[in-house]
Amino acid sequence: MNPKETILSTAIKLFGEKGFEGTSVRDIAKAAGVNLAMISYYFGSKEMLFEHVVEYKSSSIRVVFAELAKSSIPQIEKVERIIDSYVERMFTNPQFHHLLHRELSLYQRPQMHDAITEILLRNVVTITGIIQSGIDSGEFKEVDTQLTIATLIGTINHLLISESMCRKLLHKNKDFNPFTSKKLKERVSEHLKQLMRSHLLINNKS
Amino acid sequence: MNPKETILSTAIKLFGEKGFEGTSVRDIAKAAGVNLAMISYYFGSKEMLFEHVVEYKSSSIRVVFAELAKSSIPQIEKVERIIDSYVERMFTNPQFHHLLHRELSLYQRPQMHDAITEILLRNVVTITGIIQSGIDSGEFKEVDTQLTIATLIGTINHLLISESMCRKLLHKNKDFNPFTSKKLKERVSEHLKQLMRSHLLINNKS
DNA sequence: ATAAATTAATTAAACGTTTGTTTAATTTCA
DNA sequence: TGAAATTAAACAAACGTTTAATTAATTTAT
Repeated sequence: MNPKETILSTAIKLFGEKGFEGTSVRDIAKAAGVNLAMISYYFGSKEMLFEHVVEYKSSSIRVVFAELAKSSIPQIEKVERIIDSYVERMFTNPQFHHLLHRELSLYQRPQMHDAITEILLRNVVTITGIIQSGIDSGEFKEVDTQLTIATLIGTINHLLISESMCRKLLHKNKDFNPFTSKKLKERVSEHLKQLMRSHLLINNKS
Repeated sequence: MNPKETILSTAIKLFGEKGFEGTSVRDIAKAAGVNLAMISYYFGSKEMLFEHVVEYKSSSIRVVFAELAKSSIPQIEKVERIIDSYVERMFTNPQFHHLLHRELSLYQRPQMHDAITEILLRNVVTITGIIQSGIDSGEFKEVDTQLTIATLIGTINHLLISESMCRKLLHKNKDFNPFTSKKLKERVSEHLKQLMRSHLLINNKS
C-alpha cells in the first residue's frame, strides 16, 4: 500500500475512534508510519484529509435502491431487503458511522455537515416512495412515513454507538463483540423486519 | 448566578455544541465572562469540569419508573407513559444528549464512558421488566425485548442528532426548529405509541 | 544505453499558535 | 486582619503547518 492510502486508512480508523479534534496529525503520521509532513504534502491540511476520508468511504459504501424500488415484488419485501442492506452496511463500518454521526451532532464544519447529511439521507426519498406506494395500494397502514425511516436507521444506530453499551443492553460479557457478531446482525434484521411487518401491514398474522 | 454556576451552565452549552476536545477552557471562560483561572480554581481541571457537567445534568433529568412499573394499569399504558417521558426529556435537553452520545462513541475517557452508560441504561431493567410482564401475561407478543428498547431510544435519538438533518428528513424549511417544536414532540410520541401497539399487542385494532 | 537534468517523494527541524494549567499579586468581603 | 475570590501573566507541552535540504524516481538528451 502506498503512503497516501496508508494515511487515508489510518485516518479513517483514528478519526472514527477519537474524533476529529481528538486526533492529531502526529497521531495519524505515527500510526501510519509516515513522516508528519506527508499529510500536508498529500492532502493539504488536516481538514482536507478529513474531507477525503468522508468522500472516499462514503463512495465505497454507496448502495442504490432505485432498481429495487421499481421492481414488482410486494412493498414489504422491498422494505425487508433495505433492512438487510442497512444492517449489513452499518455493522460492517461502525467506526465510519461513529464519525458521521459525531460530525453531524457537532456542526463545527458546516460544509462537512451538509455533505454528511446528503450521505445519510441519500436513500430516504427512495424509501419514502416505497412506503408511500404501499400505503396507496392498500398494502400498508397509513403510518408516519418519515418517522418510520427514523425508527429503521435509529434502531441500528443506537446499537452501534458503543460496544460496551451494546454489550450491557444485551447482557453480554466482554468476549462478545457486537460489531462482528453475525448472530447480532441477523437478530437486528429479524427484529426490524418483524417490527415493520407489524407496523406496516394491514393484515398481519404473526 | 454565581461564577461557579455560570461556568457550569456555559460548559454544558459549549461541550454540547462543540464537543469536549473542540471546546477550550478559554472558550468557556470567555463565554461565561469569568477569568480563565476560575475554572481550575473551582473545578480543578477541564476533565473534572466535564465530569461535574455530566453528574449535574444527569441528576437533574433523572426519572424513576419504579412506581409506574408496580402499578396495576395495562402494560401497554406503562410503555406509553415511558415514551412520553423519554420524548419530553430528550427533546428538552438535546445538547446534553449530544454530549452523552458523542462521548459514548469515543471511548477516550473510560470512566466517563462507564458513567454515561449507567445514565443511559438506568431504566432499561425497569422497561425490560414491564415488557416481559406483558409477554408473560399474554398481553404482548413474544418480541425481542432488548432490541425493542433500542428502537424506542434510537428513534428519538436519531431525530435529535442534528437540527438540519431532522429538518431535511421532515421536509421542513429553516424556520422550523425541531428541538423546540411542540408538534414534533407530539408527533414522535404518537408514532412511537402506534409503533409499539402494533409491535407488542396481540389483539391490535388500528 | 547511459549520463545528466528534472521532477517527485521524503525527511528533520523549525515556525508561530493554541492548549491546559499554575503562579504570584491583587482585590473583595466578612 | 485574614481568608476567599479574582486577576494578569507566564509556563511548558502539543498543536497544525511550513521550510529547506536530501533522497528517489523519472524524463530528457546524447
